[in-house]
Amino acid sequence: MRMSALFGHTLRDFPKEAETPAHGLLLRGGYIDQLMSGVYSFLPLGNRARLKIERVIREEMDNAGGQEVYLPALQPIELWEQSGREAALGDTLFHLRDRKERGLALGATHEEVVTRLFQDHAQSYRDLPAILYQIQRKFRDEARPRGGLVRVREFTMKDAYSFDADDDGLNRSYAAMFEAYRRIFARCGVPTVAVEADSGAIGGKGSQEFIFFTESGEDTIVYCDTCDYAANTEKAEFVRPPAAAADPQPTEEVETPGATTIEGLATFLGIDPAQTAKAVFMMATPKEGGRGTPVFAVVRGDLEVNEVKLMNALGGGVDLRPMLDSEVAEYGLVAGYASPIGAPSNVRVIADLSLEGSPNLVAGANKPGWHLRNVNLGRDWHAPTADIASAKAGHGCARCGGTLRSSRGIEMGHVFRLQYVYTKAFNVNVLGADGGQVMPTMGCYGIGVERILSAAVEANHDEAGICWPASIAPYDVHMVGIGLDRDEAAKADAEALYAELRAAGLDVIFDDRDERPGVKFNDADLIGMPLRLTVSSRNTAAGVVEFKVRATGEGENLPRAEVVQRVLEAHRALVEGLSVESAALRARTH
RNA sequence: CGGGGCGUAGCUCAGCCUGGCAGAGCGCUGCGUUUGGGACGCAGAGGCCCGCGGUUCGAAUCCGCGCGCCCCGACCA
Repeated sequence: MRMSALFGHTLRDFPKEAETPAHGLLLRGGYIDQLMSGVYSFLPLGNRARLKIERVIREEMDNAGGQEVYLPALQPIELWEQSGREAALGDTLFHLRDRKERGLALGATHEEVVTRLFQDHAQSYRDLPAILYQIQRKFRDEARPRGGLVRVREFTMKDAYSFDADDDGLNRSYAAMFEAYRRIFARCGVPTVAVEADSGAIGGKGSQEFIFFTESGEDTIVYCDTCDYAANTEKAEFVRPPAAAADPQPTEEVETPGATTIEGLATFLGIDPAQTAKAVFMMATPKEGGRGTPVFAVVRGDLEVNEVKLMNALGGGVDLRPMLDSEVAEYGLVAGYASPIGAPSNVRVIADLSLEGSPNLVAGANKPGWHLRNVNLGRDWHAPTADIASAKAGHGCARCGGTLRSSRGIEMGHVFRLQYVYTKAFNVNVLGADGGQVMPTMGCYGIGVERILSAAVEANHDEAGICWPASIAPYDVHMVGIGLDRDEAAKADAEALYAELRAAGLDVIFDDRDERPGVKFNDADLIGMPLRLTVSSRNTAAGVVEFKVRATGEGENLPRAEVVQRVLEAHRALVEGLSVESAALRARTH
């Protein structure tokens, strides 16, 4: 590609909507353009990077036994109603109507469609196992797009769906996808760590997320400093700090004027927050709509309620929201002084595991200005217990007793064991070897393509610009021509080299513009191709071409006759350096 | 959906408080000089000042109502 003809230009200033360094570099480099909130166009450079990422994904999916399909974005709403996800996704699903007023949805994901496809075309156990995958646009009406390309409303996703006859088969497919994912992220230069995750609205159980650690991440991950346990806080198990053992003491009222928060209460009474019980009121409303159920969640004062865990403890299928003041009054609760003792019978009380071994806590007395001392679960009040509190840095690891640490991160990919969620919803069966019916068990495996793009830039840039990982760079080589308009020999040299490099199979961008050297070098650094070659009068006269590696700054003058071979070798070395092993090393030292 | 910020040239922004010709830098076009890390001169092009309504002789500027974008939270496979 000649840069004089390339559509799109670099900007000198960072556009003000740039939310992260990576987002800013992509905007400045002429890679992407925002059309509206959460919707981006890709210019030629950005599109090439996207396609390179897709190529890596295709290669790894095909190697792992996947077969690519192409599925509709326009989908009948009935399909979503049948799986129950029309309600589960709610406003996140884009709804529309055709001219005959038929209800349609824009595909937010494709489990329903692919399950139907499988049903129509799989006939017997001989069609198992099957792994179908697609790399396509998906649409989600996100409540708040953010983070540049991180949370958007229209995006490219690779989704794979596996169908197996039994658990062993599913485990094999899952393991194959897991390994493919490690290879994909490594080859794309994005260090990720696999962590245990909540399955959310997609259903199923047993899922892992591939997380790219970054301060601007949306998720909080805890990981053990001793063993390899790592999990999203939506899911993370942990050992609660132990409470001091003590015999239950008689309950007594204590006046606590103005102490409406745990912090205020602990200060007022001169005790540790862990010696209190914290009450959080929520309303659990069915996804389908309708009247909600009041929920009274109790955790020890040193912990926080985790809404995802709470939702799962309630059996799922509900939306949780904080209770309105009017509802608090309606159910006879006293904000700041609420008590699980004598909670109204129409309020669902649920206690965190931390309450079980923590005697003599201070809890609300259910009247303004008063608390109760020495409240004990099981003696003074009763409620089912569950893990409904968030793990935090400093807590104990549930696996090995080590200490948990935490970091922010972005989900790059997610692998799920769906099992029978969709085959059951659509009553999918194939003929078994014994003549009976077999219901396939499913897995699904997603990767956000633009998230990889964004994370690859975040993980690979410096002050001057992007340093693309070689396997996903829009071009392999950036050729800079200096003063070619004033030197016929240098110009001929550059043109010849441009042709030779392309003939050798390299993707080359050739800066043939009539610009000053500084402009060209700065643009080359900004848009970030992995290798740079400079052809100029003085180099041509000396029979050399300047060679430089973008990421390291290392370089040398190569004899003209060796240039193509040396560049090929250097490029191969960069691509091979993007291995699973090197990625693991980088992730560990994040 | 709650709280906050912003909206003027392709980009970054000034002008608004205190109403009176639509501005700067960068970028862009042409000509000339220059040429190894974002040169210089000359001449130009480029605007629904987010929209609608109101106040006023007169509105980018004041008032009202919308819309859009961004941030924090709620939400989020």
